[in-house]
Amino acid sequence: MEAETQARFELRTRIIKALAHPTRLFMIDELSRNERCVCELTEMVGADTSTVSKHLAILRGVGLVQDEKRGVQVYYKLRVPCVLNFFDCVESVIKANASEQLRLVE
Amino acid sequence: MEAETQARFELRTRIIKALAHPTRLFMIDELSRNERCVCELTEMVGADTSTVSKHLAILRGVGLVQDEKRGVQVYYKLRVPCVLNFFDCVESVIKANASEQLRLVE
DNA sequence: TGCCTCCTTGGTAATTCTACCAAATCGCCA
DNA sequence: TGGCGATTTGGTAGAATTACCAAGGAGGCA
Repeated sequence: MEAETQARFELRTRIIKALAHPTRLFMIDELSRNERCVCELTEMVGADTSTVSKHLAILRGVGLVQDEKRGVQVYYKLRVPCVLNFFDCVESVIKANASEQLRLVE
Repeated sequence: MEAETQARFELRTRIIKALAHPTRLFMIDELSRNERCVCELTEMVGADTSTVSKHLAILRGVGLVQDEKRGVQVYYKLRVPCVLNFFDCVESVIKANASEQLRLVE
């Protein structure tokens, strides 16, 4: 694989990796409906604040979400709605797999 | 986060994680154009055969690709074309980030 | 100013991922 | 049958990821 090709796929990988965690996926799903402050997300996720903050930093780092400080709180919102289409695709893979497994059993 | 919600996002994460590696991304891109045997992919990627085989096993494990043995070779092909749309989305994130950085510099 | 809440950053132990080498398996053909 | 090339599987060292606790700002308010 050429160096430039390698670099291009590494760039893409960085963004995909940022998505590759249940908590981060959940937060993106939530942020697609409403902007939320860290404390709200922390409450919903049910993990340590520092953990949630670090997950958000990862999403922010690759440009998937945007933050905005308002007073003492920090609000996050989704910056790239098109990732939602992808979730539909992922969902279709899951369904296809399930159907296939069912077919094999019957 | 409820247990069921957690489970749903973990299921999605498994598929996204399978995508989260430059070599696997490269192979999916290649397989979207042509089916390929392991030896061809190994040649293109430029890694050990066992490494490539393991990457393919990961993609196969989540149902993203399909394998078919023909004689002594094993051919792989993409099972879920919709992931390609996602790459466009990822690309748009990269472009948006680059534009933003440019804006900040100017 | 002093304090309280919200959030981020450091540090660390445990888990997971990855690449390569070795060894096993499989199909083909002399 | 024996050998050969293609592929997978086992094993392992090194790198990366993740969760939590502690500590460090930052903003608002008495």
